[in-house]
Amino acid sequence: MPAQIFLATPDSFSFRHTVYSHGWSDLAPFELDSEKWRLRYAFADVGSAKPISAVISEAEGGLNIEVAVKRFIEDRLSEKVRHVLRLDDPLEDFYDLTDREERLRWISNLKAGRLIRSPTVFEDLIKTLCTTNCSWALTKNMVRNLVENLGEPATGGGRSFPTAEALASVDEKFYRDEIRAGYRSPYFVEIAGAIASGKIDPESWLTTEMPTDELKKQIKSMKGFGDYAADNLLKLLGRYNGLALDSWLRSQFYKKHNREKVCADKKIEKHYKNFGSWKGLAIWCDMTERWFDEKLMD
DNA sequence: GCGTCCAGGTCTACC
DNA sequence: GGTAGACCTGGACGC
Repeated sequence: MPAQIFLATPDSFSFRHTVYSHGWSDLAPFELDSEKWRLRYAFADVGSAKPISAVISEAEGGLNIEVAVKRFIEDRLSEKVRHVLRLDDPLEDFYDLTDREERLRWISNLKAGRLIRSPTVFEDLIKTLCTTNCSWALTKNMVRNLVENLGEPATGGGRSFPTAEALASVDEKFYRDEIRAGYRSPYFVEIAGAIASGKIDPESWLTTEMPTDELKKQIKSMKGFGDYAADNLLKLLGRYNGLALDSWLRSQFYKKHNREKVCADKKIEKHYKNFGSWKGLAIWCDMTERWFDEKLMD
């Protein structure tokens, strides 16, 4: 029989702005019903033998999490939802900075700035690799193929994101033929093997005291991770020093702040320098302002 | 229907 | 340290 878990949220939290903060809610195992504002995800490792599919929706003062069963899993599941929706992220310092510029006051007014992430750093790492040098449609295909081919069926429907062990159990040919990962295939094999064997422990990056520059260097030591991919992953770890410039972000900057003319990355960097260690979040919010207008119109 | 371009880049070789 | 060329895929576009 379906059960419901209530999760209180801070006043500064917006479910819709978090879900639409970037493209992750569009990638499996996330499934977003943007009409009813219900976000489905198949959670693994919540204390049950099989992954559990949960549906998250808005409620008065918090969130409702619908699951097939809640016995034994309630605490673990709530903890994972808190992580995914960044409920414990302190954004006061960021809002202090953005409120100083009138054109950016919408960010704190609308409670934007929480970037949705996956339950594990490992999943964010693999998904980030799937965003490199391809269209968003191809990213979605690759992630869906990973989930459908290597994920576990979940109670309540859907499949979970595969484990590192599952990703390490297949070869380069599988990545090319089934995942359609192309030249990235050997990178998947190498990274999955390193994580499954314990050589790399991405989850430790959430709590490490390591300086960001050093952590970035470690992330970039993985094949397939350059500046963009490393900065993107760092944002999901709560470190916003890097801009994570990709072709989309650059083109948006040229349109909004440079009269549609191409310019050097240094100029973009200079534009956001006043935001210091928050500049990666500042540029992302600035460039997605109209995105929210379009997607969140009721 | 076919060819070309290029997207939420990175790697390697070379200078 | 900076740059050119190669690298997979698949949707969009022009013809």
